[in-house]
Parts: sequence; structure tokens; C-alpha cells
Amino acid sequence: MLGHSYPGQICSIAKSLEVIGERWSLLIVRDVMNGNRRFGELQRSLGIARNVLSARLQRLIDEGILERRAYQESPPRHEYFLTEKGLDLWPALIALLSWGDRHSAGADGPPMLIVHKRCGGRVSDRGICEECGQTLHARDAAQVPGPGFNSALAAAGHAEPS
Amino acid sequence: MLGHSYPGQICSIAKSLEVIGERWSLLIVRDVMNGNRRFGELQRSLGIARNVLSARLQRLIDEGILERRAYQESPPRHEYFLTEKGLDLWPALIALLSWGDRHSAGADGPPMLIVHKRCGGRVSDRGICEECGQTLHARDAAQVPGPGFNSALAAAGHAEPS
DNA sequence: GCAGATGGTTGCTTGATGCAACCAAGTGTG
DNA sequence: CACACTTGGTTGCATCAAGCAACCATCTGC
Repeated sequence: MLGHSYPGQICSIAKSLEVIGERWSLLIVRDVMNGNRRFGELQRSLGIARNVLSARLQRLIDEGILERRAYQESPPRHEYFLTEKGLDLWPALIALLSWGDRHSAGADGPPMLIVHKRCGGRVSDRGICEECGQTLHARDAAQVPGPGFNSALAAAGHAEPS
Repeated sequence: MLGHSYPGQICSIAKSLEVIGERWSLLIVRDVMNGNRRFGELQRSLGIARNVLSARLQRLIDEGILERRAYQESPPRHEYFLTEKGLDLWPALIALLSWGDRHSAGADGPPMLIVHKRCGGRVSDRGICEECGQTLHARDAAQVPGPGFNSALAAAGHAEPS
């Protein structure tokens, strides 16, 4: 998208998509949320072209979704962190993940599960803990391999863990 | 995206984005949800190129998100409806809308509000009625102009309603 | 001093998008 | 009947973003 917009749209969904609707943006946000903070980690994890990753990170920083922090001076090395605005995308990610789980998961079930850190309960498509009923936010949840993890791994062309 | 995928990704978010992560797809889904069912309506409402709209509609039909129904025989004319799979995208749309409202809305407030049809209560970012507490689905909610509607209209380049 | 890791940038090619023109069937109007 | 208009597209062309590979620069370890 980069510089593109949805002219004439008066809906906040369009506004959101102007920012995070680009091909890789949401996946980058998800990856950073999962603890991948460095350029190389993100590149390997996503399989994204390096120049595109570079452009997306810059865009996400410009939009106030990511923050770049130096973790060493020389050579200058940075890590990328989510701002509050970025963390606020969590419900949207959960909703997309649940939709994918429901409609595209293999026979084994979802490849990844989202669980409430404190009580271990599964998280609903609304980002609510099914165990304790709490409305969760990004920091309250963790991602763990689900029942369909291995078959998804295989389908993705990786070797099965021996 | 069209034929592109996110190879190596084992997350359902990536799977979802393969389908509905394209530039216009989610906006089309939202528009159909709001009652725009015909080609021309969608084209005018979105300002999308006609060939792209055509390709997207076909893609969404292929993915089982939209359904095409004839409403007259000659000349053949169709309307597009959401399937259950398409309607299930509602929580994701609501989450994106809420995020946009929170972080990009003008001073006046959100241009559109989502309300619970039955009780009129506002809908939270989790798709839950703030009035009666019910967990809502696509059919339970309606979109109405919000406090920032007019200024958003003006910003979008339309004339203000006199 | 030479390889390797890290974090990028630069060119080139391909493919998706936007725009405008065109097509085709049917409907309303005089 | 002729003629314009509406609806729902398709086709062709130009542009811009994405993918890929090569290159650069700095520091670390041996």
C-alpha cells in the first residue's frame, strides 16, 4: 500500500487497513508480539524480502505501532518493540487467528493455541479467557503449539522434529 | 495477493491473511455486511477499479466467503451475500474498527458506531454489547453514523449534507 | 587477517493494481 | 423503431510495490 489510501471511505476499518492492511504488516506485528524483535529473526521467521521488511518496519514505526530501541552502541543494533498502539492490535489478531482456526485448520485442529498466562485457559475469538472469563489483553496471553502443530509444520515444508 | 502465500508460516493468522489480507477484500466484506450487494453499489461505495472488484469478488466466492445469487434472469443480474464463513469475519472487522476508532479517529469521535440492534447498546472492541453484555454476531449489530461522521465526510471530500 | 554474524541498501524483474475504453443485454422514451 | 441509459462486467495498457539476489558496512571470534 505505502502511500495508498482508500479515498472516500468514512469507516475506521478503512483507516486501520491503510496502516496495517499491507501484505506483511500484521504478520510482523504478530511476530514481534511473539518475541521476535530483531531484523534477522523477523526475516527468517517470516521469509519476507529484506528490503520489504525494512520498509514495513519503518512504516510501522512511523505509524507509532513499533518502537526501535538500541540494545548496543557499536555496531548500532536495534530491537523492535510494540507500542501500546501496537499491542492494541491484539484483539484483531486473535479474531483473525480464530477465524483461520475455525475455517482453515487441518483435521488435527489449530496449529497454535492462545492461552491465558495466569490460569492456562484457552482464549476465545473475542480475546476472553474461557476458563476464568477475564477480558484479556496482549500481555495476558501466550502462544503455545496446538494439536495441529506437527502436521502444519510438515505442510510448511519443515522436517518433523525427531 | 492472489496466488501468493506465506510459505513456512504455521500460524492461522497467516492462513487468514492469505484469504482476506488482500488490499480490498476486508472492505468488500464489510460493505456487503452493510447491505451493499451489487457490483455497481460496491464499486461506487469503495472506489475500487472494476476489474479488481471483479477479481476480488470471484476470489471471495472461491474461498466460500461470498455467495452469488441471481435476482433476475435476463439480463443475468446477481447479488452478493456473505456465507456463514464470511459472517464469521465480523469479530475481526469489529476489532479493526475499534482499533481505528481508538487511534485514528478525529477530535469529534468515531465516524461510525456499531450498536446492538435489539437494545441499542454500543458494541465493544470484543463485539460484546456494553448495554446488555451479550456476545454478538454479525446479524445482531447495525452500523449507524457516529459523532465524527460529518467531519469524516468532509475530509473524504464529499459535500456536507445541508 | 579472514570468516562469519548482523542489519541493512541497491538494482532488476515480475506481477498486482488503477484507469479508461469497450462490450453486451435489457429498459425506458418519444 | 431509434436512441440513450443502466447494469455488470472484460480487455489493454501504464505504474508501482513486492520478490530476489547481490552488495555494503561494522563488529566479533579464531
